[in-house]
This record gives sequence, C-alpha cells and structure tokens, in this order.
Amino acid sequence: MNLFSDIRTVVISALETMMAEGRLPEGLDLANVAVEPPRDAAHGDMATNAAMVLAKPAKMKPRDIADDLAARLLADDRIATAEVAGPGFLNLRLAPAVWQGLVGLVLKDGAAFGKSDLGKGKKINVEYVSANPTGPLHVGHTRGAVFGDALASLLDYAGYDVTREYYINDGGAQVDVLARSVYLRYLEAHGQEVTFADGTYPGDYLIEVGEALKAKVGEAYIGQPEEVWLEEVREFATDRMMDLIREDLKVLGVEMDVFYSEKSLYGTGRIEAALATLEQKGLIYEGVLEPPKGKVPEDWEPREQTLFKSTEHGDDVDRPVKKSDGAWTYFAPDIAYHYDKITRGFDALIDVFGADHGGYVKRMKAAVSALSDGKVSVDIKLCQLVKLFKNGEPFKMSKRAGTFITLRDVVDQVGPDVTRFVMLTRKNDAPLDFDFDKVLEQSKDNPVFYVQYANARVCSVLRKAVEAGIAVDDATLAAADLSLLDHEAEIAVAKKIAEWPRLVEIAARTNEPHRVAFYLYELAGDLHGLWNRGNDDMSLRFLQEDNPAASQAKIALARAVTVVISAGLGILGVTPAEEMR
RNA sequence: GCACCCGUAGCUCAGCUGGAUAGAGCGCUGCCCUCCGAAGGCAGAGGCCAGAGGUUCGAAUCCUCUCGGGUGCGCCA
Repeated sequence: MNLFSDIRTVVISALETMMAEGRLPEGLDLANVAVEPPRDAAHGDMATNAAMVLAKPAKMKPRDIADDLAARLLADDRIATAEVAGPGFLNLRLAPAVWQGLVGLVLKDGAAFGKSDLGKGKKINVEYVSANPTGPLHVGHTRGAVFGDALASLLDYAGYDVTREYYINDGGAQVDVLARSVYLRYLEAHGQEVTFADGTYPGDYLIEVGEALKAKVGEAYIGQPEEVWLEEVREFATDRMMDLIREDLKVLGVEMDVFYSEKSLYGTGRIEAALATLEQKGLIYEGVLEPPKGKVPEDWEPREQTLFKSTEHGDDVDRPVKKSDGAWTYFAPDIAYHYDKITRGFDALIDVFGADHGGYVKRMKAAVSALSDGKVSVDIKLCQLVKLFKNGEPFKMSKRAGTFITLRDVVDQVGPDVTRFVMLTRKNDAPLDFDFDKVLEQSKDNPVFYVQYANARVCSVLRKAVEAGIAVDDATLAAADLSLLDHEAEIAVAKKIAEWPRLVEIAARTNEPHRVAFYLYELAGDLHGLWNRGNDDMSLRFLQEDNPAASQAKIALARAVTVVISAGLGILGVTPAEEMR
C-alpha cells in the first residue's frame, strides 16, 4: 500500500489512454514519469513531472500535455484538484476522504503497513561486524553492528529474503597472536611471572581464558614448545572469543543467521576452487607490481607473485593473491568467501566495513564481478568513526590507560535502545558524535527521546481513553467515523503517515537505514505539533470530553502514528517506550 | 603521487538516487505559563549549497577541473 505508487498508476494509465487515442505519440517511454511529494506543501499533495518529461520526445508543449492529463486525472474520485504550475508540473490534491481512509487502513494493516515487495523475494546477504575473534567488540564495531542489523531488517521489510552473516577471521596470523597471549595468561594462572611483548594482546579479558585453559588441560602445556599447544590453544581461544562476541551482540540485540569461518576455507580446496574459476577466465597471472607512487615503503623490492587481474573489473591495480613465499594473502580467502556466497545463490551481496577498509572496496567488487560474470551485485557500505564525548568533552580512548570503551560499556551505560537509535542518527559515511550524557537527555534536541516520547504520549492517551470508558482497540478505531478528522492539522499528520511506505522503498533502494530514523523524528515532530495545538484549541485534543465518536477518530490518528513509529523502530531494532520515566 | 569519502545557516547535520522560493535541531532575537496537555510553545533573523566550467526544460544532486578536510595505498590482517 503506497499512495504515491497508486496515483502514479493512475497517471500512467491516463497517459497510455492518451497514446491510444492519438493525443500523444505511440511508444513513449514512461519510466521517468514520477509522482512525488512537492517540496512545498502549498503546491499540493503530489506532483507529477509527466508533461515535462514527455514534452521533448512527444514534440509537444508541456502545458498541452499537462492540461489534457489533468482533465483525465480528475475523473478519479481520489483526485480533487489537478493544476498545471511552473514549467509544467501537474500539482494534485487528494480528497480528504483519501487521507482519512488511510488512517483506517494503517490500523487494519498494523505493522504490515509500509511493507513493500520491492525486493521480490530476492536473496540478499548482509555481512557485518566480522570483527577479528581476538577480543570484545568496541565502539567502532558497535556502529557497524547496528547499521548492518538495521539495514538487514529494512531489506527484510522491503521484501528481500535476507541472510545476516558474520565472517570470522580465524585463519590468519592474528589468531596465532591470540593463542600466544592466552598461553601467557595460562602460565600466569599457574603462578608464573609473564611479560607481554609487543605484538601480543595484554587485555584483562584473557585472564579468565587462561584460567579456563588451565582448568581444561592442567599443567600439560607448561614448558612445551608451540608445536605442541599452538593449534589447540588457538581453537580454544577463538571459541572463547566468539562466545564473548556473540554475547556482546546479544546484549545489543543483534542476531546472526550465519557465522562463517575463514578457517573452513583452508585445506578444503575452496580457495583453490575460487581461484581456479578466476584462472579459467584468464584473470590470474604471475607478475611483478609497480611500486606505489609517492610514499614508497623502505624495504620495497620487486617480487614476482600470483596476481588477480582486478583491473579488468574496475580496480586501479592488480592485486596479489599469493605472497612471494607461496602462502595465500588475506585477499585469497576473501575471494573464496565471496565465491561461496555467490554459489549459495544470493542475488545481491552487501558488505559493511569500517571506513579504514575503504581501500578494499574496488578489489572486492572486482572479485565478485569476475566470479559471477557481473550477475551478482555487491554494495559495500563503509561506516565512519564514532567520536565519543562525555558532557561535551572529547573522550579519548587508550588501551593502555584502561579507557578503552567496549560495546558492553556503551550498552551498560545507556541501554541497547539508545545505543542503536543514536548510531543511526547519521549517514553511515559521516562521522558520528556520541555523547554519553546528551543521548540520555530528555529534551527536544535528543531524537531518541523525542521519538519515544511521541509514542509514550499516545500510549498515555489510550490509557486515559480506557479510563473514560471509550473503546480504543484497533478494530474499533479503524471502524470509527474518520470523516471527523477534518482539520488541516490532522490531515497533515495523515499525509506524513502516507509517506512511510515510500520512504521505506527509498531507504531500501539506497541501503540507508538512517533515513528511517530521520523520518521517525519528523513524524514524532508532527505528532507533538498537533498535541501542542491542542493546548490552544481544545477541539484538537485527542480525548474529547463527552464525545466518544470524535475521540475515537482523533485517537485513531494518534494510534496510526504509533503503528508507524513502532514499525520504524522495529526496523532500527529499538523497543518503543510506552511511558517515559 | 593515486584512489575512495566528505565540503549545505554561527555550530551539528538532513535533503526524495535531476524538480518549483534549499530544510531541521542547537545557538541568537522577540513574544507567551496564577492548577487541570509547558520535562515547553509561537514568531523572526541567518545561505554565492567550497569555487569554476559543462550536460538540459531544470543541478546542492550527474560529468570535468581547482581548492580545502578525512581515510587507504606490494607479501600485515
């Protein structure tokens, strides 16, 4: 249900009739005909650019097309007025009954209002977080986790078949470092003095892992060389770390469908298979890369290695998949992993990375393009840094000083709902300021509070209505006489609600869940605005003394707002508040 | 040096994947509460959309160049 696409259908069929009747040339391309809300509400409810888009190919004046079209559109009883304006816009006003009816529809459809079939059930894979299993998640991961999770929910809402996935980097050198660090903690648990050299993880969170290892193997590894224990300690430690990470994600309300192990790609022929596929396409060769321009690494020397011809798929230089010593580079299992996603039948892939991985975007796109012959789309979303503040003062993080902020720290202090909402109040590619005090402030400039407060206000009205003996269940409200919603301020709120399905589609098309957060802020603002007008004008109050019919109509509108707020917050993974405390 | 992201009100940021007179919050200015819907409300000022070209009916949005900021840049992950 999307009023804008409904009206667009009316416009398109009118244009087709005009073509059939010879008023327009046959075979015009109508793809660019749009029906949108005008920037200025004074222009009407909807505007179509049809006349301007078609003027040139039809070799006609925009006004002539618009006049003809206007007359035909007026035949639809939903359309009250159609006026030609400006360079050839056709501004439409809809009958009040359309907006009033919409309120009833929202109450009938509930959370389904706004759902879209945009995705047409296509399989889409959203990979996010994918933090190394070497420690707890920190603030930077938090943003990626929230963004990816909200994006996945948004796409689900927009009709995609979504898989949420986490890639565990458990195959590289960093998990060896983890194993050695845990080994030190293990020795420490046995009462030995240990020092943490550079290149090990000194974090306290490994103490209990060392103790757990002691409980498991006793003294078996003491004084033994790495060959004896490295592999088992590595597995033991990464399992522990993944438990920790899963716990962190759970606290934030993130639930993955798939945890995919990098290690599972090694020794199973999968990396070889992926690269063989590239080789068949003539995209693998032995060669020597040019040194990077500008800042040349001091120890740079030309070496022959196995390269992927990523330049044939839009990259700037070819990328090594094997080191000069014959071992795989990090890129090789990544190629295999994405090949695996392709073979699992996904129509589209999304990777959510930190902004510091911006340099890998082109090569990953090249790999997926090559492996799928361009059939599988990849979008790579980069999340910018989170800058922490405490009461307006920058909050510097330092591992050594112990002021390292983890996901758990943030959630413990402000709760999962606030954390998630705030993380989505900026575009993913814009840096985000997160102030521990301001996000908990109960004021209008805190969007989290403002949206929650709107919902809570309506809940309060519903409670009071029940006390007054007025039935306010959704079925009753949907059946109320909604024609009583005749004030322009009330209609304006209904119009805002009508934008919801359209916004969902735009946000899903652009993979930008922050748009949902901004929309909810505007919708909440409209509700607060109507509430405030009730201060001056008693007739605009939701609860009308001794007038159950009017109360039900007005409460239906308020309730419709919360239906949309709930749906939107649901996408963001935020629980709507029923009262503020 | 190259690539990617960014540059919009004093500040923090939206801006419909090309639409009409570019928006919001904060801050600023002015007005408004003797309880019952003020954890505020109403109104106002504030802009060369970094700059210059181009594409077209139409550009903050697309293309090119310049300036300014961030990030990344052979075998690390």
